[in-house]
Amino acid sequence: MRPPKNKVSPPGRIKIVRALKQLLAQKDFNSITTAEIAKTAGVTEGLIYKYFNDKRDLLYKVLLELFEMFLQKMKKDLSGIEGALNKLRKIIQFSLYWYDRQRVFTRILLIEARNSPDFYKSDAYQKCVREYSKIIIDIINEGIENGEIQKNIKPSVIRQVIQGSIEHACLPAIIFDRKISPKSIADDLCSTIFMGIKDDQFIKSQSSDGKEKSSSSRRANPEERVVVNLRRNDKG
Amino acid sequence: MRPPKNKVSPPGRIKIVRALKQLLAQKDFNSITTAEIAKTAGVTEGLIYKYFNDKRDLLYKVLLELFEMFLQKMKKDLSGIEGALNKLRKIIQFSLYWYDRQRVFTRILLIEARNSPDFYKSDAYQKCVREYSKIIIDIINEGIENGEIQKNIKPSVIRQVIQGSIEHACLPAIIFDRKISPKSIADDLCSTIFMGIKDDQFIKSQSSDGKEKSSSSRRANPEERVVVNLRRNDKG
DNA sequence: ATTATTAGGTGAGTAATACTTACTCAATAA
DNA sequence: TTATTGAGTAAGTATTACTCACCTAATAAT
Repeated sequence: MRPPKNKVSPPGRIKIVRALKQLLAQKDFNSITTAEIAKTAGVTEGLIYKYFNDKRDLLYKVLLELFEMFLQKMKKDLSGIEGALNKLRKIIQFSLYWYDRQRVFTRILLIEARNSPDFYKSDAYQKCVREYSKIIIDIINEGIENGEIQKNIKPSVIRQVIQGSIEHACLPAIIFDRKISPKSIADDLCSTIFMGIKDDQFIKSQSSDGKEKSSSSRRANPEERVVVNLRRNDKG
Repeated sequence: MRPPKNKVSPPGRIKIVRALKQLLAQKDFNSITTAEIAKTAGVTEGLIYKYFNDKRDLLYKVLLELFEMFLQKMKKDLSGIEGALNKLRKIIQFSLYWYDRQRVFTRILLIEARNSPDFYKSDAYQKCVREYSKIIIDIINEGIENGEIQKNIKPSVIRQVIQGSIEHACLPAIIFDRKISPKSIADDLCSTIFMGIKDDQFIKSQSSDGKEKSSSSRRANPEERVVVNLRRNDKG
């Protein structure tokens, strides 16, 4: 028998991955043919199917590599930042920056992968997306524990709002190859998500219809609550 | 010559649209073949290309019909609601409810359409998505004018956060055919988006690093600001 | 030394499928 | 009566993701 050799992944495989990466910089995944990938890689079409289950599996392997770079860089950027909100801001900033710069990565993620059930079985999702989410959740929990972030909101919901906003903000720019302004978008998103959209100065003139249930549970400190309610008439 | 007849769209066309709708209830768009659509409709494959530019064009026509129903129902639901925040809450609730109930509509929108450049040229986008966005923006502007919503946040950003959160919250459920709980998700999203995640009780112990610029611009009323700053040490 | 095994790679096929093209048929306006 | 046109058909065709049988060389076991 033969031992698994020196375990460096075979040159053909590497060439295939590199070829798809290169082609993705030029054109859309669906308009890249397996024949084209093989030709660019300098191998035969059949070899693709020795190393990958199908064309999309190959795509997710490319995404995995790119996502690992993303996470590595993000963690580096995050180290040394103090405070949960500052960390979240940094994550939002960095994600937008990276989405703007690494178009291949972002296109795969936003356009090809996230809509496809099998992506969620891939390593790119199981390892990277989950880690990304976990990092955010951990920061939120840290923020809740140290009092920076409200206790009465589920961390998963906050994470959803953050990720959803980032992706929604980037999608058109990614599709139409437009520039993204990471800093200004990050500031906009942060001020919205951190502070909320409601103007606390607002004095309601109409009688309440009971829809605004969540607002009453917000202020925990009775002392401030009195002060604030006097000013805000916040349906206490 | 012949006048454009009684302008009722031809039976073949209607049958094709209905066939695709029906098939989409059973399976994913990409695994539906044009042959299958034709067979289900009881016409020949060629006829599809008499009425539609291609398979996706047909898909967007189906989406258009479904989106028109969505908007019609939403506007009805919205009438009689007072206050911008209440209206936004209603839109979030209704969208989640509809996304949950109308899976075909939602799958087309979230999985097929929004990632594809040509969708943005379609009537479904140009008429319906734009109207949906405009309704939200108008409500936000109304809220800003009457003081319910903060002046210093761009309406388009708020809209982005709302739409992004909704879509991000639904995507996995849509892909894996899981139930959505419109009411509870709506409440969660609203309290997050309306009030923000920051706990105003928080008293900073570390020295500021200048990242929290947006927070300083929030409170317009100098009187409250003094009071609040005393409590929050909010880097004013 | 010989043989068996296997990883790495080839190349010719194949079924599926989106889309095309040339055509028919009937209704009707001129 | 005829030309025109809308509605629909039938038979392709090119493309393309994927398969399968095969080759080759290195090496482990005998």
